[in-house]
Amino acid sequence: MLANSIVVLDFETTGLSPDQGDRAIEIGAVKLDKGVITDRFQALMNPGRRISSFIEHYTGINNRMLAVAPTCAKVMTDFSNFIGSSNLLAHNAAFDSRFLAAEFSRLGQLVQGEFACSLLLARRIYQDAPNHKLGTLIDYKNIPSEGNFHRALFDAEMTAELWLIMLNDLCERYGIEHIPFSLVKKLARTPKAQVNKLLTNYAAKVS
DNA sequence: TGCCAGGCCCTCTTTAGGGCCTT
Repeated sequence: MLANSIVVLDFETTGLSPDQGDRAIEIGAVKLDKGVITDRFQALMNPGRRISSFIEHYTGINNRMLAVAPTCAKVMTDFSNFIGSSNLLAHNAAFDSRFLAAEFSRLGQLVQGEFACSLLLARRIYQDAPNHKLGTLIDYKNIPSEGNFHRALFDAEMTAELWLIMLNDLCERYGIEHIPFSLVKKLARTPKAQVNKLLTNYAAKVS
């Protein structure tokens, strides 16, 4: 289990690339303390433009909902206070970290916490899974899921549940009680063929 | 007018290409 708090987050956005002008339209997040969800954050935000019909269908978020939502600046300021200096986690963190950095940049802020990625970890430890999409992994691990995928808070909650199960699986597999955040980050950058060796060595060191 | 993401990771690789993930 993790000793320190970690914020698991998920963005819904107008598209795939903040560098191409895409903006966040919803942020959802849960805070994990010692393996337990202790807080939640969810907010729609008005990106100042209409979103495409594709995004409306993909997320279930429509232009009428966003027209009455607070601005990105307001929501992201609140979210900055929520995450503080916590470490961060997302499924395909490369995506969410780009949007978080872009929205924070508009506020003149920098992201403080370090990102871990549940997708990179899942690719290493669940190599038999049909694929490594969030929804597939939730089914693969038989995690109860009543809600709408592609909504930010639900995806963040599911990512958190998946994360805890991955850590638990690793602890059981290697006979260890705790996997520090720094080790998980290192694991996600380790070639698949060396993952077993890294964890075996760690288990021997802490036993 | 034409183009349009980016990072990871595998392989028929490294002087590259393409699938997987995220919206």
